[in-house]
Order: sequence, then C-alpha cells, then structure tokens
Amino acid sequence: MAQDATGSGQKLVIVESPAKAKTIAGYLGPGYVVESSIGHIRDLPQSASDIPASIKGEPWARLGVDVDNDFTPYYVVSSDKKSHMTKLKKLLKESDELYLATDEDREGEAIAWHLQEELKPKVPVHRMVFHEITKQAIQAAVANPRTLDTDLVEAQEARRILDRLYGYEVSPVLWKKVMPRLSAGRVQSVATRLVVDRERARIAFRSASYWDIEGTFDAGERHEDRMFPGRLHAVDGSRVARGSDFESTGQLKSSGVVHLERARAEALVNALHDTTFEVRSVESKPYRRQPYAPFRTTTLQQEASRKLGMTASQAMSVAQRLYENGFITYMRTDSTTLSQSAVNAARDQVRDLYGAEYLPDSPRTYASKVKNAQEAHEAIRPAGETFRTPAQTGLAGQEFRLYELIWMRTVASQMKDAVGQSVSVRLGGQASTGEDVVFAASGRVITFHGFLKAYVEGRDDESESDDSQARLPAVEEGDEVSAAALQAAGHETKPPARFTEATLVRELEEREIGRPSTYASIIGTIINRGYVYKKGSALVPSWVAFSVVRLLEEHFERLVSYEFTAGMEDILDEIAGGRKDRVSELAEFYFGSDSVEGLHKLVTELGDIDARELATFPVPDPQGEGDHGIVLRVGRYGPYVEDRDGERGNVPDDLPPDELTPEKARDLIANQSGGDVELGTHPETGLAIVAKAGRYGPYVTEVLPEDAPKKEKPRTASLFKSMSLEEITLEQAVQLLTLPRVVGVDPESGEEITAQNGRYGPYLKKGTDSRSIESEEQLLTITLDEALRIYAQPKQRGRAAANPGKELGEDPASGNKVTVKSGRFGYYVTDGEYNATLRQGDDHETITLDRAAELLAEKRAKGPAPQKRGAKKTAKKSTAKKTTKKATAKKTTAKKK
DNA sequence: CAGTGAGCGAGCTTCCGCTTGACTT
Repeated sequence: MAQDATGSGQKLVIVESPAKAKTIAGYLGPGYVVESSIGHIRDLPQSASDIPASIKGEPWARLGVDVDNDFTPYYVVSSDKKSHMTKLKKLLKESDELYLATDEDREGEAIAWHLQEELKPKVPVHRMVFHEITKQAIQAAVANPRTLDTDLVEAQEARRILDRLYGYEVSPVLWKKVMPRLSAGRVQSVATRLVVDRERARIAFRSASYWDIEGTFDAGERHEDRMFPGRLHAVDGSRVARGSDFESTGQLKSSGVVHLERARAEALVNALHDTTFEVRSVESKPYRRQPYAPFRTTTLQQEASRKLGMTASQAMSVAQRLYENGFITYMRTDSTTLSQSAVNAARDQVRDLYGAEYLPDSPRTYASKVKNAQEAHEAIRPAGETFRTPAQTGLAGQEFRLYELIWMRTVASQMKDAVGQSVSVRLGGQASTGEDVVFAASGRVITFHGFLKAYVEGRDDESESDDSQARLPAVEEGDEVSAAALQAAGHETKPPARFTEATLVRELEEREIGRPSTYASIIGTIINRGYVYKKGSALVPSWVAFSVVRLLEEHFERLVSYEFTAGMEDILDEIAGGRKDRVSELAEFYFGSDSVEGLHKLVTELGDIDARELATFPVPDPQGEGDHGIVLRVGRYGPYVEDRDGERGNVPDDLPPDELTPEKARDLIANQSGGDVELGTHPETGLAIVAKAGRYGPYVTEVLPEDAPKKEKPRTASLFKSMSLEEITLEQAVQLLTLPRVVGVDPESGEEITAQNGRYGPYLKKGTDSRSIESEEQLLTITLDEALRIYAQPKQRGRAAANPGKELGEDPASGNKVTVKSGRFGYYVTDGEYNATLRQGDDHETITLDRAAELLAEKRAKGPAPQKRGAKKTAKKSTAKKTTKKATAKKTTAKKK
C-alpha cells in the first residue's frame, strides 16, 4: 500500500488558504508540512481554449458537461494552478500520509475530492476538519480524521453543473436577442432583477404631500431639560396623517385620519398662538436592546459601507490584508459563532475596559441568522487568544479603522443589554378657532448603556439610531406646558430608496442567494455587464437591464424567481444527505419533467421571443397625461426614445430610468435635431444645409422641402477627417455636397470617372472598376490626368499590397511561405492556402514559426471546406453566423465611443 | 439612427465559488 512512502514519517496537510497554512503549521509542529490549495484547483473549462482535445468535437464541449451521459463533468486544472499542483505533487511524494484539511462545507469537501483525484495519492489519505483555528482545535482535528463525504461532493457538483448549464445556455439567448457579451446566471440575474424591480417601484411611485405642525415646548424652569420637541398628533380626536398612512400610489390608505393641507396647518398654527397646553398622558415603557451579533461577511460589508464609506470589495480587500497579517480571523464566513477562547478574550477585555458591571454572567451566543449557513469558519473577530486593542496593533489608515470596527463589534457582542425607558407624552390644547389639538412627544432615557458604550450600529436611512433620541423632561399628567415655537411643516412621501452595494448584498443574503466569497464580486459582475451603474452609492439599472430582466421573466420565469436558489439549496441538502440523486435532479432541470419545463427546450425554442417587443417600453407617465405615444427602445447603439412620428432622441447613459418622463423625452427628441448645426442655405439650390452627427461619423446634408416627393433623397456627404462639426463652414459643406464629383471621361473606354468617399475611404470609380486614392482632399482636386495614371496601374487587390505582413519562414508541413498579416479580425498567419487567427496569448510581434505552424496545422485538421453533416448541423451553423454579424456591428460602434 | 465599393481568415463571448497574487493606474 505505502510502496511510494519515503519512510520519512512526514505528513502533508493541505488547507485552502496560505495564511491559514502558516498558522496551522505552527500548531502542528515538526513532522507536518502544511500547504494550501489556494482555493479550487480545477474546474469546468471556462472558455474554448480550455476545452480538452478529448471532448472538443462533442456537441456539448462548450458546456464541459456531457449532458447526454449522466451530466458527466470534464474538469481541467486551471492554468494558474498548474505549477502549484506540481509543487503539491512533489510534497506528496516526500510524505507518508496526506491530510485533506479544506473547509468543512460543500465547496471545501469538493476541493478535497478534487485534490485526491488530481494528486492520486498512494499513501493513506485522511479528511480532517475544524471550525476554528486554535491549537486545541487543530490538534483534535488531526487526531480524529474522517473519510471524504462523497454525498457532499455530489451536492457540490450538482451546484456547479447547474450553474454552468444556466449560465452557458441562457447567456447565448441574450446574445441573440438583446446584445452580444451579455450574461445570465442564477445569482447575477436575480441581483439585476432586484435592482430593476426597485426602479419599477420608483417609476410607479406617486408622491403624496401632507402637512403637520412642529413645535418646541417648554415645561418650565423647574425641569432640567425644559425644552423639548413635539409634533402635531391629532385634531378633534382624529389622528393627523403621516407618511405611513399613504399608499405608494399617493392615495391615503388609512381611514379615520385627517389629511392636513398647507392652509389648514398654517391656520391652526395661527389659532394656537395663545394656547396653553396640558399634559394629558405620560406613558413609559421599559427599553431593552441586545448587542449585535459578531460580524460575518455581509454585516461587515454593510457596516464598513455605512461607517467607513467603503465599497463591498474595498472592505474585503482591507480585511484580506488584516487576515493575512494575523490581525483578524477569516473574513469570508456566514457564521456569527465565536470560539471559546474568543469569548474569553472578549469578556476579559470587557472587564478591563468597561468594568465588571458591563459583563453578563454567562457568555452570549448568537444563533445563525442565515438559513443556509455552512458555518465552516468562525465569525470575523480579532485574531488570537487575547485581543489586541486597536492602539496595540500599530495599524494605520483604513486597516486601523476596519480593525477597530471589528474589535469593537466583537467586544460589544459580549456585553450586557442596554436598558432604559421609552417615554411618550401627549399634550392637549384648545385652538382659538375651537379645535382640540394633541401634540405628541417621545423620548428615551437610557439608564444603563451596556454594549452601546462600545458599539452603535450605523443606519441606512437617517432615522434615529439606537443611542440618540431626545430626552424628555419628567413631566406628569396635568402639568401645564407652553409652546415656545410652532411651525407648519410640509412633507412628501418618498419613493423606495435605491439599493446600495451594502443593501443589495443584505437582500441577497436574506434570500439565500450567493455566498460570502462572492457577494462583493456580484456587484462587479452586474456593473461590468452594463446592467447597473453607480450614482453616488446608489445602484441604478440601465435600460438594457430592463430588457434582459423582462426577457428572463417572460421566458425563464422560474430561473429568475426569487425562490429558485432557495429551492435549489433544499435539493442540494437532500443530495448531501444521500436522499436525492444528482443525475436525476439535473435531468429534471435540463430536460424537464411533468412539472418542470426543461432548460434545454426553453433555449432551443426561441422563435416566439420577440426581441423588438422586449426592448420597447412606454415612457413612464407620472403626470397621467394619457396616451403620449412615446416609447423607449433599447437599440444596438444604446437606448433612445421615439415618438409617434418616428422622431428619435438618444437617451444619455446616465439618465436614471425613473427620471425619464414624456416631457424629458420630448426634450431629448427636440435636442437631437437641435444638436444639428445649421450652416446656411445652398447658394444654388436654396436648400438649407445642416451638419449632423451620424452613425458613421459627422456628415452634411440638405433639407428637402416638406412637399418634396418621397422618392427624392437629400444629398449627403461625410466630413473629411480634417473637418469637425464645430468648425465646418457653409463653403466646405457645399464643396462636400458636390461629391461624387465627375473627374472626366476615360478617352479609351468613354466611361465617366468619378471621385467619391466611401466606407473604405476616398476612391475613384469608373464603371465597376474602383481604385482607392490617398487623401480625401484629392477628391476635390484630382485631375483627369492623375486619375488616368492611377487607372494605368494594375488594381491592387486586398490588403495584401498595402500590408504585405511579416514573413516567418517555411512551414515544415506544407513547405509554403508563412506570413503574419493584419486583417479585419486582428492578426492572422497564412501559408497562402490556410489562414489562422492568432489566439489569446499570441503576439504578432513575437510569434514564432513553430507556433504559426501549429495554428495552421489545427486549421488544416478541420478539413478544407465546411462539410455538410446533416440538416441539423447546417441550421446551427446559420444561427451562429447571424450572431457573428451582430457582434461585428457592435464592435464597430464600441470603437467609435 | 445617412449612404457609399472591392476584397481579404473567424473565433469567442457567458456561469458560480474557492483562493491569491499579478497586473495596471
């Protein structure tokens, strides 16, 4: 069995993170070599270049999963992990035993399994697990190993394969129907939908305005806090409406409340000038607040955002540095549990810093708030068996501030509750106009601050936080109180706030979507795809996101339902428990069942997805002006608005969807034509000449009279590269419009030679024979003699003449000359017969003959001409071609930007 | 989204989760 063993007695322990390896090595001592896997070591092929040759020809190669044979996944060692795997193999060779000590969760178990598959150990293998990194825990773990949990690995593979099928099958639908390079996925699509849904709610929102009275009251000089604020609460026994009494439609939803308008509120203020108020009631309730649980990834991200203004990824990268340098425990965790030694350290610090009266009798524990928590790690806390105070760390800047936050939160989590009294006072009085009015004042007195002494959580809105509320004087029922100031105050109900990074992450976590290691990058994904952009800290969806979300909702409803992931988690749990089978679950997802429509069918039957319809939205109409007939369309070149007459206007990329109104749209349409530069009238035709910015760049055109026959098209001409919209003169425009210009007649053939500008630059044309010329200016100046001289030369075909390329040498296979050339799709090598585009990682400057020969050989292997391989294949080919066309068009515009 | 003239090689995009550096600015 241990024939390869060295007899050295050395044991190899593999964990996931290098920082962890370092710490654990210290706890295990000599005889153990601790290395890390640095996360996952292999994965399904990510792109075409990763696909192993053995499966390249398969129809499912693109997926990396053999959907027809039990969804067998094909894994490849990621290129950046190859050298690391060599190192691990070498270490294993020198060892007698292998401990797979990856995290004890679904992904960790899978990493352990992949390691075993890839390392093929011939020595005994143990699975070792621990949930906290203390000497005790580590030594206990190494003494009590178990075996690999293959059901858990199955669950991970199911998760991985499902995500691949979802992502790699649905994304191409978006390329075809919306735009190339878009993406869909179990997590990102729901995240995008959340942002879009919120924007929809904002668009549908109708604000309501309401008034009340703000007062400052004076309880008299015998009170310490004599002045206190109060707000109008009721008039003649009916409660005054406040924000929460209104629907999002602006309608009042509560009955029996008075909706105060400005005039009534101001009249009341006047009628209360001489009123003396009486305390009608004083209600006091005990107040008690428990400390917050220690940080996990999402709560750390939220507080770092609220208190330190960090983005989710900034918070994570600062935390990463703290972790690597041994200041905090692992920062990607869904657990709020503290190890015993951490609890002790926190309690010690409470006693030292705040005194024993702040220390609860027994340690506090926090139940997990996360339903699918995998609890492979501790909560995020200061590292070590005793905590360093921030000052003792020697840290500075962001690292200091984040450490301080983590330290305070951890210590506070082991402190006593804050207790006090919440007091609510009602003041009554009579207006001179006869109404009975009631004002309300509320306050809080904290008698014991408890944990609030150490830590107060930030708020997303500016409502009162836990430690700040007005103090009220100790008034009693029947006391007289005067109003020091009264003022009518107007309010408006506000639409639901946009998500920020932090609130979106919190929402995703609550819906069990995404994992601690991915929360920050989800934001990056939806921003990079152009689904969402940041306006300050708010996340605003683009119109493309509206299109994509609508397509997914209408055709892949289940996949973007907010419950999909939760349902998947349940199934994965069943698989992990050995009660369900990976293959049949994936088969149901992909091929469907009686109750579920399969993904495969959905993505192959796209005929009824009407792309134009999906990309068309009526412009929101908050004023209710009725049928304004203006729509927004998401076009290839971005969003634009179009009115009934087909007049269009570009919508700026940074105009938030909820700010687009019919009025704004009309503005955009008007400005579109207003953006044209009127140059004057043509001296001969009398027509107005305008310069415009067009799809192919700036151009000039003439404005035909309204009554001109439809057939008649205005003359147009692109500006020369030396001209600009700002500087062009009428004279230049008139000259441009003379193009195409007749240069003369070829005496030999009798054909007319003309000079004009075209797609590929300036050229001459004689019948069907065309020749490029050097400069645009020549279009206006070239003489017949010069033109004839050009035609006397043989036609230079292709780029070959202009760009002969660089010769590399002779192809050993064909014996042909191999050259590198630059073409429409970038650089390629050719041997005169076959052409092969350079791949990612190839460089046209440095490419060698060998590499070129390799590329050409691959090309040759594919056969000379595309072979017919049955009707199905041909059909597929034609759709592929269509996307190609789209992609090229998109590229052109992208460049222009 | 203005309208032009030929002809040259297609190949690839995309998912979620685990981890760090290696990059550039």
